[in-house]
Amino acid sequence: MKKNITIYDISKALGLSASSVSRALKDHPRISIKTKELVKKKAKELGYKPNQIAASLRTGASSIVGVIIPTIHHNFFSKVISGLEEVLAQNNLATIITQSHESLDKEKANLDVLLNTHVLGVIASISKQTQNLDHFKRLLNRNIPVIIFDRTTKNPITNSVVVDDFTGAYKATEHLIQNGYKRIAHFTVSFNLHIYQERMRGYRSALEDHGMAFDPDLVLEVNSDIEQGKMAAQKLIRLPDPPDAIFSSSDYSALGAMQFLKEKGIEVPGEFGIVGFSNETFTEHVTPSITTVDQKPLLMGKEIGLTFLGLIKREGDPFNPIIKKLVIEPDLLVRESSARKKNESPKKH
Amino acid sequence: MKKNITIYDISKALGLSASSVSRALKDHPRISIKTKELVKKKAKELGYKPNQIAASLRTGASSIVGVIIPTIHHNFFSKVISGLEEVLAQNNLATIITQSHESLDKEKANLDVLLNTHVLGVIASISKQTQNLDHFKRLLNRNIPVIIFDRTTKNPITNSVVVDDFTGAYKATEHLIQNGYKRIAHFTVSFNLHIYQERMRGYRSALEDHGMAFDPDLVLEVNSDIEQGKMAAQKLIRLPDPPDAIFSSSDYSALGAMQFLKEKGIEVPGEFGIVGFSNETFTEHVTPSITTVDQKPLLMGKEIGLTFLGLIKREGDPFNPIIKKLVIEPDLLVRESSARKKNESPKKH
DNA sequence: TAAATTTGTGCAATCGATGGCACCAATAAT
DNA sequence: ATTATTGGTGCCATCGATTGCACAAATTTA
Repeated sequence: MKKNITIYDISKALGLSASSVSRALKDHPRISIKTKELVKKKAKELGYKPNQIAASLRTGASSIVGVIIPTIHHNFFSKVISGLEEVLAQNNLATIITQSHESLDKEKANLDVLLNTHVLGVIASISKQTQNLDHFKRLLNRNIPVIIFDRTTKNPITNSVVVDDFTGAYKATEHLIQNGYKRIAHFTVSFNLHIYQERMRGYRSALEDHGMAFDPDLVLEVNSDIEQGKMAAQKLIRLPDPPDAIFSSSDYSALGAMQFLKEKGIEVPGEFGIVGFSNETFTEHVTPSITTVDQKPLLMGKEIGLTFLGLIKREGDPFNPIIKKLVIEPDLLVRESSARKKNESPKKH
Repeated sequence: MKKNITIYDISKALGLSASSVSRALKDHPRISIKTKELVKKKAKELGYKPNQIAASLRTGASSIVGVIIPTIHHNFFSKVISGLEEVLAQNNLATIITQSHESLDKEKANLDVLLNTHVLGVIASISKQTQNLDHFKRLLNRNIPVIIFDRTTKNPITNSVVVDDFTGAYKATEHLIQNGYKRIAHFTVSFNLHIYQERMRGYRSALEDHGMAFDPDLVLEVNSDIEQGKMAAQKLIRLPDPPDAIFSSSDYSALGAMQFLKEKGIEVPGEFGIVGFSNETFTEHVTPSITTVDQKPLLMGKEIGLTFLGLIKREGDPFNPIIKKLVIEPDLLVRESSARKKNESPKKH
């Protein structure tokens, strides 16, 4: 059970005071260059590792960043975290991960844990239940930086990094129109969450800009899973005037719909076009491969990290009331499921 | 900038000493029940939150668990973490995630960071470069519990939680044999890592138990990606005596191989059988769906958490030299890609 | 040359919780 | 009734790094 080396060990070895050692290690201007060199050399020699805990206790700030996400095992979130952790680690910041499991209560509880851990700041994507950002105000009041990413609310009370969902959805819908599809349905994951509202807005806008009517009957709230996608597709084709394409806010329900249509003998693409959202790994590998919107999660994670670093740098700055919003442009990945429609057949299924 | 409530605030409000408050909150036996109740009531009233940092500094142990994995955005790892975080969070432990990106140096650096953060313990899955567990001994010497999961070395120096790779591979290979495939190749991700050695051993054992010769020419080291899988499949069918099936230690290279064979007009299954490993999300959704081995990562994460909790409980126990190994039995998920071989054709491709 | 700065370092308090030891009061044992 | 034990609290040092303040020495300025 070896003891850790502290600044006192260094100070004794050098006949200096602990305060001088502390200052020397932090390049304090009032310490002479010779002393600094001496101290640093000795520190290396003894294998000194600063005790972050002690520093945190004294200064009130740690070198740990807290993250709250709905769940880690989602392609999008795990990639965001991956990029984020990489950037933070390069700057000697540790990343604590917590999951809300789509529960507002858990989200609040996690916030408590992070506060108790005295995190430097918090980076979060809200749960489906979360309607506002009030619980984050406690942090902001204490000057703890908060970044909300991807899933946020309409009125941001703090910095945010988001995907341009509107444009992503617009591009996806327009692409289907340009490939000859005439009646395009939409699966939304939740009418509540802002990101899905934005996607729906993009969908609607694309329709209207191309002189196509927005039909509320063609918009279904469908959970992000395969079974729900199948059921929703069934509903759609039973309509008196069924659609010939779907733009889905979820790749999972898009896949479900595609599987259902194939079982029914409806050709995808050709008779029916499908576009998803999120670029889940499987979309590239299923048959036909699914056209989808790539949110660039790895890039997003890195941008979040950079934004965060920017926030904590300006510690001396007494007022930083500027709420910034970083918007990442998503890419439409054109694959097979949305290929050009075959010669328009007026037949109904 | 509100101040935090401390035990001193409680002690003042109650006319007690801070030590009594501290003891009361921790149910120290020497504090009277009345006092305990008083203190706890007041604590709740004032909204007291213990400062973990201060406690850590004093006691030397935090309530943070460190995790080191190669990369988060892998289905397997993200699910393990998800399960692990859930269990730890239920026990008021925070989880710090770090990625080694398959580099031994980064792995060691992460270990440093975790040590500086004074984590309660470390849970790790080693990088491809890592040959031994020596760098973890620093922790063990300090009595910091370490659990290695999934990727570990042959001789464990500490507790571990692993999948029974041998049996998983054995089942997979046997399944191909039973479905009529006569000459089964194997893709291994790395000859170095123990888990892959175990899978190869399972593969070999199944062959030999069924009277089939092990042919080193049919074993290829193939990275876990689609392109490499394609190239490896090409190599195989060019052999003078090509195989009619592959058991791959990676779903990605299994998929690549499958895609290549389909392009070449070789039927999968029927002419050629394929089984992968890991149950990546896409395996279920591609055509044909890929038979694979499910490592039950969510369960594994939870088991790791439980094992960890067990380790830290026995803090008073002066000697716990028992190195435990928890082995999880994987499931073979039989899907389409390995279906029964069509009437044996003696033709070579 | 004296006074004013600047430079370099040390002292001691502080962050908040913890726990060994001491102490007094109440109860039990002799 | 006297001593031993147990119960209930308080005092104070401690964990290690940080930082305001003090102060001496070195340098600059008047």
